[in-house]
Amino acid sequence: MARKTGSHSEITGPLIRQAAEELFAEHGYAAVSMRQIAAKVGVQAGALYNYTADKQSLLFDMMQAHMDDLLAAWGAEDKGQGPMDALEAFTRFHIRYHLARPKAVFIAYMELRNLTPENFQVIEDLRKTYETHLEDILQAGKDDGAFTLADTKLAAMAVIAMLTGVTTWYRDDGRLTQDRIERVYWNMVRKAVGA
Amino acid sequence: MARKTGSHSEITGPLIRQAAEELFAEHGYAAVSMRQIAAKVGVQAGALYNYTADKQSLLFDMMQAHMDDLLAAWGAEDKGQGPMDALEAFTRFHIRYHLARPKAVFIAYMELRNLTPENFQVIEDLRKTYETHLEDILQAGKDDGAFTLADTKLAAMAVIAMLTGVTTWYRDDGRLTQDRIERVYWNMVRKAVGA
DNA sequence: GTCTATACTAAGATAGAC
DNA sequence: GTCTATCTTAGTATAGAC
Repeated sequence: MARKTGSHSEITGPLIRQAAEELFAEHGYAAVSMRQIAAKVGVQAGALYNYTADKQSLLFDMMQAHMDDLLAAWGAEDKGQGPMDALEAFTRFHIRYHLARPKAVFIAYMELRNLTPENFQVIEDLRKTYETHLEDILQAGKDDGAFTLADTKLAAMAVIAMLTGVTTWYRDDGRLTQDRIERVYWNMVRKAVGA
Repeated sequence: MARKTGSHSEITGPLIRQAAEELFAEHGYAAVSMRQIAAKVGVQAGALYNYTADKQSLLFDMMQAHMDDLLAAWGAEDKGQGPMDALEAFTRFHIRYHLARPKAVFIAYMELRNLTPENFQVIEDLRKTYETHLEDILQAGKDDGAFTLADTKLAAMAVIAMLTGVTTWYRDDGRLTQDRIERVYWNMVRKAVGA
């Protein structure tokens, strides 16, 4: 892994972000040192500061990129016709998207408190935007009689928590395929919202 | 908060545990120093070591105590008659118990990776035991036809994630009472398991 | 752009006085 | 049982050579 002195600007930057993501996901932001990140990339600690202002920026930038990607991906998703289709699309999308990038997801949930207040607010707004997309689907379904819901906001929180929970136990070599998991969860979500 | 030199063995110990719990919950285990804990209690850092072997023990002891309490409380709970009653009891118990101790719950979920491997295994076993209690209820209900479940283990994971999610948004001064939340969630759980 | 070297700060933990 | 003082290690970040 040792690198010779030289010019690597196009490659070192992404390597640093990747190393930081892996280490933050495994040990937590506060427990990871800049020296550890540098060692994983194969440079000295000082070299990191050619690519990031400080450790905080490393965390914030990756969380912001993750949330931007998530919102863009959901925006590009085919949502079918009506609230029922949209809820199924959301359920499957959320599981699929989250299982595909477990480290970024884990960091986004675990490291909120290690953001500076200003950075936290940016991420929190993005997270809230995503939640609102689900809430809007549920509200539309309640309005047109497709869903039976006592409380739309509570239902949105419940569904997101249920779906995100998959990331805590899913293993690539586990007994269930992703499609099977999507279908079982969609069945539970569908029934939970009274559809 | 400054304390005079003297004998405080009955009171300082609990104060340390409480201060550590509050600081770990707010900033995370790795981000909290022994000096911070000592300052919150009103003693010098060195004095902490009369009550705990090291920082790791502080974390492990509080997590183990939390899991022991959780299992004991569920054991003492009235579970009614049959799987349907038991599932409602579990749903309400889980929400009620978790909302009553948000800091301990938060730490139990967030700081698993900061335990040593041996300590992690102890906590993981306790957590698994708790999950199995729910799984047993769901399996009993599936066996006697009360519930319709494609996959009992998945359903148990889904229900626990959904219920625990309440702790991420609940506020004591929020728009909903705890009883209202319990009822709304019980309705969603009941429908999700096809009861 | 990366290196070595280092300034500066703070961490966990311990020793010995009171 | 707690204090002050300190050992030892390690952290973030920067300066200047190559």
